[in-house]
Amino acid sequence: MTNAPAGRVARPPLSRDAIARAALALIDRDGLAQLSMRTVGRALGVEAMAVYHHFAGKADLLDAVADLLVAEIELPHLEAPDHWIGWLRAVAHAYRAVATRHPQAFPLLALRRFNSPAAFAFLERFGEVLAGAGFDAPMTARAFRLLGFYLNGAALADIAIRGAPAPAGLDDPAALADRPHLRALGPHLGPATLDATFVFGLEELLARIATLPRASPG
Amino acid sequence: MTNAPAGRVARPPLSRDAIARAALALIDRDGLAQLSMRTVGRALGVEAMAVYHHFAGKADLLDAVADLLVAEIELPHLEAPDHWIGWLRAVAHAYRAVATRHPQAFPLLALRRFNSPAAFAFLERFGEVLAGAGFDAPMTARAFRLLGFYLNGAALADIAIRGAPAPAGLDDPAALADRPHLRALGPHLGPATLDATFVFGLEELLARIATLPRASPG
DNA sequence: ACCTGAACACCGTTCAAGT
DNA sequence: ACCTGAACACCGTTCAAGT
Repeated sequence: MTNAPAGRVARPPLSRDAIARAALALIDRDGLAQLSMRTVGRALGVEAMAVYHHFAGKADLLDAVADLLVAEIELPHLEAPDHWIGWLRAVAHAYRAVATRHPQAFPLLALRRFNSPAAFAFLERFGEVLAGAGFDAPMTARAFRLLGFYLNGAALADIAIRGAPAPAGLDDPAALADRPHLRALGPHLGPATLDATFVFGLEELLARIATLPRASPG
Repeated sequence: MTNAPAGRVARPPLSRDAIARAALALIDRDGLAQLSMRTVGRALGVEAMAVYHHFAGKADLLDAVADLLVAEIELPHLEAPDHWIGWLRAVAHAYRAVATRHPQAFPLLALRRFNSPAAFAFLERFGEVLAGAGFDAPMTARAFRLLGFYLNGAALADIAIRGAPAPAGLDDPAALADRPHLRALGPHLGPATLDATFVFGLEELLARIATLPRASPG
């Protein structure tokens, strides 16, 4: 009834993908700081050192986890070649959704250079869509970066603000005495305004990208 | 000739500030991952555990290091009340300069909520300058966040791209076969274009902030 | 009040050994 | 080929003790 030898609990065989997925699940549940080679092994029912047969070390494992996050960005369907702004809008929301689903793991993505296998696939599609809109390579790279700056900054602020308890010092009268502007600003720097501000900034950015020259000068 | 007891090497007395500065220097030199309570103690000539008399733990120490970075943001002089866009521009470049000076420590700042003592002082001045430009509190908070999203995203990309060696996969023919757009994009995603893209995006953002309504609707 | 030193329960990683 | 188990050089933190 089982393909495992008698006396052993059946478990799926180890693989880079299975290990990386287990690590991501642990980070989602317990946080990045709690992840260790030993906890990963424990979750998979093997000794910690078995992981080293599939990854060069912890850094290599975390690279793979970051690549899983990139692969999770849902690439929208391009309705029509001139619908590329709508495509960018959907990509932006899909990217933010990854951060919302994995707030504890997202910094792995935001702090790494975007050059993993899944990132290459993403960039190829991004380049294809913007080429269809008439952009040359330098301007496509610029649009990609401006969007990336915004999305990473917004997602990290989202995570920091939702993750931190009520702004400690803002309840402290001593911090607010002689600080009238801080006192007025405080109520508007909480989590309640994050969604609206994200959409506002994104639409401004998309509108600006839409009017970008398609070819770089020179 | 020394105020230390004979047989002991003179050293400045420990303080929260001295410890945090030593920790920042170690991070700048060896990286965040190498920082430990023991290496901090060693750098200061004390046992590691002496640090616990001034900080509740490592997290508390890293909060203090992040606050040092906030305090390093050079607040420009406001030449005239209507010069506030120039003031924002100078603040943005000062913020980026902190990331450039402390690439290894900067993630501590970007991943934390902006609510340390130095951050409160910064926000008070920010609120004052934008109030002088006619912004109400909700719009000031929105401008602050949009600028923050952009600056953090840009700085982290800067650090990731300058810190990572040549995009590994982009030299690999296998990754580029059947990926014409990636092949075209690659040369424009290196460090050479970072400065120009940062300034371009910042000027676009400042131009948009300049035309923002001063009061939030409702 | 401020610092030391031993101890505890962990880490990442190396290595020799098992199957 | 894949995994185990002991070992090494570290961690953050607690605690009792020194001065």
